[in-house]
Parts: sequence; structure tokens; C-alpha cells
Amino acid sequence: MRDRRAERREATRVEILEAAAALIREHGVAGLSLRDLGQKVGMRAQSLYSYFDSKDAIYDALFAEGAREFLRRSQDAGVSDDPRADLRRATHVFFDFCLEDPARYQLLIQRPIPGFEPAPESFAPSVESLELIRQRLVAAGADDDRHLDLLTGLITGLVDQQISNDPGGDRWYRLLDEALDMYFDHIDRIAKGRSR
Amino acid sequence: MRDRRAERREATRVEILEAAAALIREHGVAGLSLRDLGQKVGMRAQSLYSYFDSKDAIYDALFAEGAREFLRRSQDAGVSDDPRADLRRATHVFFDFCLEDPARYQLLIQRPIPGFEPAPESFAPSVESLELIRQRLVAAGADDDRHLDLLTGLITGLVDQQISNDPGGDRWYRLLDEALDMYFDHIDRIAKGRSR
DNA sequence: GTCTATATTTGGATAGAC
DNA sequence: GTCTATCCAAATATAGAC
Repeated sequence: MRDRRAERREATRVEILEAAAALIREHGVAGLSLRDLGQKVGMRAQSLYSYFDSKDAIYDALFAEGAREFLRRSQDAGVSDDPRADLRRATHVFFDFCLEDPARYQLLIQRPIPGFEPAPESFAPSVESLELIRQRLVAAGADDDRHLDLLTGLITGLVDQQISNDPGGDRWYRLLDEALDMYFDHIDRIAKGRSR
Repeated sequence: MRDRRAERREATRVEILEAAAALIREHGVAGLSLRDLGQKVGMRAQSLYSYFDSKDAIYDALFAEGAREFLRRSQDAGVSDDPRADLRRATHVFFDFCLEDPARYQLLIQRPIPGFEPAPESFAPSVESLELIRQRLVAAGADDDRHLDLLTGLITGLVDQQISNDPGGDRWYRLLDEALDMYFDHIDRIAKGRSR
């Protein structure tokens, strides 16, 4: 038999998380307050404690949801017989994911909430996503961890500048493909140097 | 005649700003409270209002100080007859400046304080610093604004990853020179393509 | 210029009635 | 599960005495 009570409870949890995400988009990650959140879903702040143990538990649930969503999209990006095209697609997925919700990006990537650390289970999908990138990078001809770090630095730098200095625009977004050309040329040159 | 009273006042202002910087290093930019700050300099929080109009005025003074300090160091880095060496040195100056005080980096570059925007006068040195970089970049053979944006994205990305994911270490710092090699090779290739 | 006193707001969280 | 009532803490800021 269906547990209608549990279904209702889960639906309310989801509703709370969606409202929290909306408030965070509006007021920033650190600007979330339980009072506002309660008001948004039509209950007192105290009643939220029936659904989440604490404010950090809400942040954690949002983090987990975001990390899972990004992993899902990364997996959906798929693998073809052209590793560089795959990698290129993966970076676009990352870029789009970050730009479509800068507040979520802040929570997932920059984590500027004093005292908040995601639980290991919530963090796990992020690790898996990075591992996906690593595998694609190896397939694309770079087996050095330095090159993975260089790539993550390059891409997050463009994302960061885009969000900080041209929100809503594409001043850095449109540099992404050129940056990847630059990056691929570089790892090719390294590989050539080695083989000589 | 010397204005001993004004000197004293200025000395106290400096003392307050130094204490604020120390507290920010300890508790993060958003974690600064006037109570703690007052305690640190031996006065009540309310008395700070004799020196600064508001908390944001303190942030603004810290921002201005940091921006001036970075401009000073950028200018001190000097100009030689080797533009690329100059540019390389300038990026190292930036990297060192950011790493030596990540909280200041947060305040100056990421500005995650809700509601705080630096005054135009405080921001001016930052604009001038970027202009210095632009001139060095032009001298180094890249006259396209896209290339300035690509460079700022690349460098801030490495800084960001270093601070976020390996605080106190050098995992991304040691990629800086390789990243610059990659970047210079790239702008050379573009220039070659143009001249053909 | 610094203090005491206080206003005001806001926040997270708990207890207990219903 | 939701509410009222409440607590407690922390924060920024103002008024006025000294």
C-alpha cells in the first residue's frame, strides 16, 4: 500500500527546497533566513524543523541536489569516439550549469557559508563528476594530474570572471572554445616534446 | 604647527583597520563584527562610530587600502625591455598578493558582502592596475581585449582553485609559469595566423 | 572621544498546546 | 505537523551623560 503520509511529507520537503533555492537566487547564499523561507511556503519558521534538523541541513540538501544534477548532466553528455569533442561538450555543460544559477554555483563551488561543510554523501557526486572529467581528459591525451588541474583552473576562471564581472552577458563565455583550443594545443605540444 | 590631535586620530583609524584586517583573516570577510573589532582595539563597538560612519565604511577603507597596495606593487614590478618577462612578473605579483591574504582577495576580487559596493574613489586603483596589465599585454604582443579577458580568466582561475582547494599549498601556484607558456604560445599562434 | 544605556532588528532554535 | 509563545544571542546603530 502507498504511504500517503510519507509522500506528502516528501512533497513538502521538495517544496521547501525549491523555495530555498529561489530565495538564494534572490538574496545570495548567505542571505537565506528561515523566517523568509517559512513565509514563502506558508508556515512559521519553527515548523520547518519538522522537515529539516537545522539550517545547515537545508544547505546540505541543496548541495546534494545540485551535485547530483550536475553529475546527471555530465553523464548525459555522453562519450563518443572523439574524446576532445566529448571534453569540449563537458566543459560547456559545466559552464551552462554554473551560469544558469550563479547562486547554486556559489554554494557548490565556492562554498562561502561560514561553518557549512557538505556531508560526505552529499559531496560524493562532485567527486564522481571530477573523475568523469579526468577520464575524458585521459582519453583526450593528457594523463598528467597537472593537466587536469590546469584545465579546472582555466574553466572555473572563465566562469568566475563571467559571473563576477559580466553577469548575464557572454564576455567570457564566448572565450571558452578559444581557451580550449589553447589548452589542447598546449597538451599536444607537451606530448610531442616527450616523444622526441 | 603639527596637529597632534589629527595625528592621534589618524593613528587610531589605522589601528582599527589593522585590527579589522586581522579579524577578517581569522573569521572571513562576512564574519567581521563591530563588537569583536571594538574589543580588539580596546573600546566599545559604539565608539568606533567616532572613526567610521558605518561598518561598510570600514569595508570600504579596507578595500581602498588593498587596491592601493596592489597598484603600488604592480608599479614597483617595473618595466624592462622584455615585455613578456614583465607580464610574467606582474602575474606573479598578483598571485603572491592574493595568496598572502586570501580574505583580502575575497574582499577585493570576489566581493561577497551583501550590500557592500566600494566607492568609486576606492575602486579607482583597481582600474588603474588592470590598465597597467593591459599596457604590458599590448607591449607583449596582444592588442585584443579578448586576450586580456582570457588572461584574467586564466590567472584568477588558478588563484581561485589554489585558495579554495589547496589553501596553504602550491598545487595550482606551480602551474602558473606553464599556464603563461601556454598563453604566450597561443597569442603567438594567433599573431602568426593574422600575418599570413 | 568614550562611555552607558538603549533601540531595533534579525537570526536560529526549543517547549508545549492543540 | 503546525501553531503560539518564548528564549537567547548577536548584530548595527543612536542618544546623551561625562
